[in-house]
Formats: sequence, structure tokens, C-alpha cells
Amino acid sequence: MGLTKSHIFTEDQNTLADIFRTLAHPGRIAILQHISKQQGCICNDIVEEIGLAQPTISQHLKELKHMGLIEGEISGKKVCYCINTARWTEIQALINNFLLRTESNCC
Amino acid sequence: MGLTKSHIFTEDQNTLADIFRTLAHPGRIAILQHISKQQGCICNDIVEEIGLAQPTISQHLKELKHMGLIEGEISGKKVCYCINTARWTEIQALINNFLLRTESNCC
DNA sequence: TTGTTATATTGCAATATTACGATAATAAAT
DNA sequence: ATTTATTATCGTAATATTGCAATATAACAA
Repeated sequence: MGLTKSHIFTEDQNTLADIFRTLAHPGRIAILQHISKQQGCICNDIVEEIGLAQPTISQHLKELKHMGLIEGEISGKKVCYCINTARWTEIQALINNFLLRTESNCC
Repeated sequence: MGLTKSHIFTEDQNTLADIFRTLAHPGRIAILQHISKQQGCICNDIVEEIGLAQPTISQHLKELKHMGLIEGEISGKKVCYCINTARWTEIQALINNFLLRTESNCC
């Protein structure tokens, strides 16, 4: 069918899956790593850096923004993106919690 | 196009994305949590526990096995699945490393 | 053997994702 | 006002994912 049956799972399970889905693309991983490497905020030389077309990058940035992983600040005709550290820490905790809880009680 | 341009990214970026993709489904999250909740290994009442059809669960188990997250041991006509703790720890380290490195150097 | 139970595989329909050309929107520069 | 540069959105083609019915496979039981 191609349609995930979200309603049969818990909110936590769906949230985790959504977070993982947002990170489940090498391009988005690369974007996050590139943004975090810069000292301050960094504008869209991302397109130059990564070998994807501008609309594609824009779409990936939108998804990362939607999950709250990054924030974009308009500065003239450019947009400066940076990691949303508060949200990042939150997501880090959610993922770690899942990984730790799942490992324990195992055979 | 629908085809991820894996070749333009590093091996690490692709590996991470693959790991995240494997975890990017609430059903697979639920399966992992269910398996880990049991004391020993657990056989396929997973289908009963989670509200998906048997072929669907089988397919998800296959993906989890393929990524090395779980292992299946045949015991008669049943198969007992359990978390591959060594691999789990490895993946945990990869994810944590990514999350920690990306957070630093941020604006 | 025949039947039963447990799991895997196949095939297919429906939806989701990825990618990008074309185009729009916005802001600075001339 | 016109041009130029930067980013976002729309539309669309191609591939991927999800889910399940039908079927296959394998092991035990009667």
C-alpha cells in the first residue's frame, strides 16, 4: 500500500520514526554536518558544497526545518541556517533513551 | 527521480543514512522494543502484538536483520529473534558520534 | 502420508520520497 | 525601473517503501 499505519503505534514510536526518517538521507546528513562545521551561521553555499540542485537542497532544508533541527534567519537576500541546539539536544536525548532502553533486558 | 544520489556522499554519510532509514518506521521501532522487553529471545507472537499482517512483519524483520540489528535463531518451526547487542552498541556509537560532532561548532 | 503451524517469498497496488526544470518571490545593486 | 542574485514553490518523472493476499517452504504432529 505504501501508507504507514501510524495509528496502530504509540505517539513515541511515531515521533521516533519521524526523527529517524528526517535523518535518513545522506544529503540531509551532509547538510547538517556542513552547517555545524561553520563557525557562525552559513548561507547557501550549501548548494555549491553538496552536488544537488538548488531546489533539491531547498526541499531538504525545509524538511530539516520542519523537524526543528535547523533554523533559517533571513539576512538580505540570503538565508543563514544554523542548528537549533535546544531541539538538537532534545532529539539527542530521545534517540539515546531509545537506544539505551532497547539494548537493556536483552538476551 | 526518486533515486538517492548516494555516490556524491561519503561512505560514512551513506552508512548513517542507511541506519536511520532502518529505524525510520514505527513498526520496526515497535518490533525492536518488543523483542528487547522479553527476557530471553522471543519468537513470533510479534504478529499478534503488533497490528500488522504476518508478511509485513516478516519483511520488517528482514530489514532489521539485514542491518544487523537483530538475529534470528531457528528453533523447530519457530524462529527466535533477539537484539544483536554487539552490533547495537556499534550503531549506538555511530549515531552518538554523529549527534555529538554535529552539535558542536554551532552558532 | 496428511495435516497443522510458523515463517518466508512473490507479486502487486497504493502511497511516499527524491530530484530537478521552470517559475515565482524577494531583496539588493545599478 | 531594471537587472541580478538568492531562495522558495510548483509540477512532474522516476524510484522507493509499505502493506497484504496468495503462495511457498519447513518442521513437527497425528
